[in-house]
Amino acid sequence: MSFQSEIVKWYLSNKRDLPWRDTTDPYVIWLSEIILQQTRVEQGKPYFLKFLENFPNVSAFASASEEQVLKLWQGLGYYSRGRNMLYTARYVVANYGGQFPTSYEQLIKLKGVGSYTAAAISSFSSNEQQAVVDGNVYRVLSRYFGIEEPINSNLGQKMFSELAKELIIDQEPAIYNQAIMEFGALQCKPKSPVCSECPVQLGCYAFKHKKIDQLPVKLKKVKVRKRWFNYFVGITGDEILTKQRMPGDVWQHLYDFPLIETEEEVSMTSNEFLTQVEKLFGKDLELKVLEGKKHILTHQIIYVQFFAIDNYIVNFNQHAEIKSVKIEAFKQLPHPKIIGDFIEKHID
DNA sequence: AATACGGGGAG
DNA sequence: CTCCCAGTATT
Repeated sequence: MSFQSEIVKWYLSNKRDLPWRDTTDPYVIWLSEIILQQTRVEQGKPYFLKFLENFPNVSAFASASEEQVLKLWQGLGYYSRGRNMLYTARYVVANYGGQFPTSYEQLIKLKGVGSYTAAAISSFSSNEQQAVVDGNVYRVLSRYFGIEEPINSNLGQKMFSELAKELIIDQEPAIYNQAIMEFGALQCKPKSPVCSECPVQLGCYAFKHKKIDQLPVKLKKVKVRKRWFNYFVGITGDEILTKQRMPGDVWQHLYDFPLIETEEEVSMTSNEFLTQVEKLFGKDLELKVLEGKKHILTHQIIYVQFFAIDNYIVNFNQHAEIKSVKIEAFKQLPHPKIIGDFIEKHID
């Protein structure tokens, strides 16, 4: 039996029951695929259900506000996915009359849809002959066929997508694509794959040459930037100070607090820091240290320090980015995880 | 070709 | 800690 047939056979008796598996609605599949980009199934599942409930079709999605979308997205990360989804939903309503496209050619033009997602949606929704190449596929193919070219080099990407394209010939695209990904996720896992019970063990290059733990090859080591975010929590009556984050940095368009970023941990005896703070909030300011947190992202470690402030005066003309809003309204806004956690814990 | 973009789980 | 997850956009 061929590699593909074995994979499909394995899939049919081992697949998980997932809420996006029993549909060919391209909108629903799009929803699931965007959410699952760089996101584990278990983490994405509740978000998928929540989004589908709030936006049962693309027209409903298109009429949402960005704040609404980002609020639902809160905690999932890579927020550009949410912003791009809204853009795309509106684009589909405006240009395709709310009929979500199913062809690779049209899908690949959509914002937030790359080669993987276009292949996934087109194959799952209309059985188009497009091979998905995601992290799972890279791993399975590199191990089984013994491809040592780095999966994130230019040549590597080309080799893997060529191979994937050949393998899907004569296969049922929707089933086979899902099968190889599920196989990678459950059987041919990154760490301690279940080779002892593997249906394609005999043909597997990596198993035969004891290179399971060396494949796939991946270049890159991300360098991590350290940052110090000093947040100021200012509450007067039923209003709180907030600020929307701008493009060019993490958490674009999400709302946090007035912030002074420093090159290192600040000390309360640092004149430079206190001068900055007074410049922002006035001379009569009362400053109190709240909790500190370490927030770890892929490319940066953010040391977050919260301060409570009282008797502050903000010049809203000089600092148009800062606003004072009702606390109840503030809670409805989308926040970075670290801010959302703080609100939940400290602001009633 | 490199880098930014979140957050979390597994080992 | 490190790795990596149903990747994409930008430089």
